Parts: sequence; C-alpha cells; structure tokens
Amino acid sequence: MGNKDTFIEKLRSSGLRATKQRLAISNLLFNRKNTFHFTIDGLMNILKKNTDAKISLATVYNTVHAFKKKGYLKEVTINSDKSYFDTNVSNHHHFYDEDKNQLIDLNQLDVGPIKIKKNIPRKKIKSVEVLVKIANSN
Amino acid sequence: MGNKDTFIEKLRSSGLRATKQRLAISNLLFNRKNTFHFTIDGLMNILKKNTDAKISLATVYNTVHAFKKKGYLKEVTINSDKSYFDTNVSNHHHFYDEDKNQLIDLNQLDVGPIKIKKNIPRKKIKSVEVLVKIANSN
DNA sequence: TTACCTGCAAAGAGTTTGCAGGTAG
DNA sequence: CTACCTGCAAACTCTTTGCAGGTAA
Repeated sequence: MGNKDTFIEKLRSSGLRATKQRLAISNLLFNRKNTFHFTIDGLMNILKKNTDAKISLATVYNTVHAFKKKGYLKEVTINSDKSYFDTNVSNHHHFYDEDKNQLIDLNQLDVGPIKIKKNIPRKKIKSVEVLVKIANSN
Repeated sequence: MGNKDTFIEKLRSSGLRATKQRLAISNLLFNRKNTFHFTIDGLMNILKKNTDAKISLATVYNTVHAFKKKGYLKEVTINSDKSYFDTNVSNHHHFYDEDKNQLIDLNQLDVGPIKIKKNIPRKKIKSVEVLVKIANSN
C-alpha cells in the first residue's frame, strides 16, 4: 500500500469507511518497506506518540481485527500472553527473540520444506507454522 | 511414573511435598500409557469428577506450574485463548484439531527434519516448534 | 440521512497473588 | 515445630461488548 489516497481507496474497496483512525493505523502499519510485527498495546503506544488523532483502545482492537479479517494482517501465536500481528500475510515462519520479545520473519527459503508424514483420516491440513525461539548465545 | 508410592517419591525428590492434591493430579496426569494434553479448566473438571479430595483452582495452577518448572510438563502454545499442557516432555510437534480443539502428538519421525537456513548473529536457537492445524476435510 | 464507526466504561475470560489457616515432614 | 501448601477472594491483564454520540458517504 502507498499514500493516504491509496489507503482511502483500499479501505473503501474493502467495505470499510475511511475514518481518520483507520487511516492513521493504515499509515503506521502499511506505509513502510519492511514487514512490521506488533501487539495491540505496542501499536497503541506508537499511535499515541505519532498521531494527533485521538484513538481509543477499543478502536485499535476493532481496526486490527477488521484488517485481519480482510486479509491485511496475520495473527502470529507466540505464547498465551498476548496476540502478535504481522503485516506480512504471505506464508512464512518466524524467529522469536526471547530477549527482545520480538518477531523476525523467516521466508520460505529460510526454512527447508516440511514433510508431515502422519495422516489423520477425514482431516485436512489447514496450516503449518514453525516458530523458532532464539536467545542470546552467551 | 507409576503408582502412588512412586509419586510420593518423585515429588519428594523434586523438593515438593506430597500433598493429596498433588498426588491426585499426578495420578491423573502421569498414571497413563499415552501422553495427555490438557488445559487448566479441563483438568479442573476431570479432577472434580474423579477425585474426592477438594482441590481449588489456585492449587491446580500452582501444581501445574510447579510440574512444568520441574520438567514434568511442557506448555504448548496454540493460540492466545488459554494455555495447553502436555505430559510428553520430549522434543516433538503437534497437530491441532480445530474442530475438536484437541492436540495430537507428532513424534520426531512424523515430521521430516527441519532446516533453518537463516542465522542471527549472537543468537542461538532454543527450540523449533511446528504446529500443524487440521480440520474436517469435507 | 443513515448505516457504520468511535470512545468510554463495564464486563468477561484466564491467570496470578495475598493471606489466614492447615499439614507434611 | 515450622516451612511449605491450600483455598478463598481479590486483583490483574488482555480482550470484548453495549451503548450513546459522532461521522463518512
């Protein structure tokens, strides 16, 4: 996604109204080169600092869920503490840095093909997620 | 682990007192052939039905965490809703049945070797976890 | 104009904690 | 006897929800 007009267009074409809260969040999440990983409260903090628009916590939750439902965000499960989201919605895996509590993308090429040799009758594989936990080596 | 005396011994040697609550939980979790996956409230429900000892929710949390810390249980992260635990503490992966909300072990042989080709300076891999979500194929 | 959205506060779910009383060793 | 453990309730964190007022189209 690109500039503000693009976001307005994108939101509208998704059936979402282009409110200033959603535009501020879109700008923060998608107007960048690299993928972005965040938690709701992390996003909230950044919004407080970088945005003049007033945005409530409920709106952040609503918007993030709306974006997820539209396929603009992906949820990544790290632990039960809180939800992490990822602006990279392609099929990929993650490093989780336990020291910094931070996600790092592993693209398809970073992880060799994964073979699942067990089969459960009448069940289909919906997704295969690899989470590699890392920490300081010393 | 085996019978009640074994559990008393095991608890004591771990520096844990062999209270009747802990023995009841040990018996329920470890006195079985196959690995067992559970949530705290699921365990609570089984305890209510199968145990005469009175056990509070706080004690279940305390005990499960104590067992985890001692290495008798492993926590498995499925989603942010609640914590799942596994009596199989060996290195292995999981199916998660989205219809039944149930975990199924994938042993080492069920999953081909996983190659992580990306390296982060000064960081060491602590664990590699694969979660395969499955659902009814129809 | 009207359906949708926001902000607030309250409610919910899961988990943790403080403390008084109980019990293992 | 005493350190550790339990049960209870309150507290806490993250998330969701209800609703009145606001706003995009």
